[in-house]
Amino acid sequence: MKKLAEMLHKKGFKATPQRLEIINYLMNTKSHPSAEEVYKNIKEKFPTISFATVYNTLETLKKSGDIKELSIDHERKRFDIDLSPHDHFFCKKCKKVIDIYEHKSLKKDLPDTIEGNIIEEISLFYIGICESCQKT
Amino acid sequence: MKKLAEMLHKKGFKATPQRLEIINYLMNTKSHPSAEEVYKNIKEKFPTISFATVYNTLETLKKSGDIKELSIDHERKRFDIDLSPHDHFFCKKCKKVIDIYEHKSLKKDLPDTIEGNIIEEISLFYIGICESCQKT
DNA sequence: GTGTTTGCAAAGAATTTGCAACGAA
DNA sequence: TTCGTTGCAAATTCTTTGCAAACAC
Repeated sequence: MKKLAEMLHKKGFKATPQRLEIINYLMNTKSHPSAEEVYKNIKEKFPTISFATVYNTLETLKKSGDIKELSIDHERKRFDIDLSPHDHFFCKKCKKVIDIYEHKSLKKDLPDTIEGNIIEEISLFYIGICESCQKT
Repeated sequence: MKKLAEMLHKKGFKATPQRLEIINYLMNTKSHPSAEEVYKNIKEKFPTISFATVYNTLETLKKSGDIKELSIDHERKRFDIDLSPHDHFFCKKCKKVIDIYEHKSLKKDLPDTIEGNIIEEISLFYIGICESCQKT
């Protein structure tokens, strides 16, 4: 936990307990939570936390490049603190987001540009029905 | 335009002038417009059209599978009536969405499932700075 | 004529903002 | 002490809904 504080300091951010808790939560979940999910979880330890703080923190982390915003769930923004190269599977039914580390060809021989447009990143989502939803 | 009406009738929808105009607009733009963009454009011919009608129509077309909702623009939903297999480039700066028909390996040897999850579709976005934004 | 669709206005959901009080450094 | 951050409440933005009137068929 001390490392986290240092990391924040380096970037010029204050290591408030709320922030540390949000980051800690993000690092320990695979759910790719929405702001509301983060809020609900942090509220257990910090009953007075507000949405503003959650949104502020998520926005701050997004700008500093420490989390990524996923654009797959049409209803709400979802976040991922796992920056290692990976893709996602999105279940239409339960809205679950599953990490896919199996890297197919695509990202390996990625060109720098496509039709003159500079590629900075790639977003790849597999969409369908997840394993557990198939059973129900 | 007659074909459009027939197509709608086949699906059990009424071919209202508003609908025809919305579909016509979608078929003649490459901008992958948001609901608001559609609304503004249709309003020129139908000054009394409401957002409700635009959203209703887009929702109807989405459910019937005649348009696709793009999940790349974090701010708002965007729509594409081009159902041919293609990908998109999203410009971070001007928010433009550009069609990419150049098919890389990925979608060709697509498995039916990945880690037990049934894949129904794939969403692939190239994200970066478009050609015209590079110049400014 | 019948049932769908429109258009208005109001409601709802997600996110953002203003600002005073607080607290990390 | 200082300036970034919090928390509240209000505001904003995008989207949806209820319902009466209008209209496609």
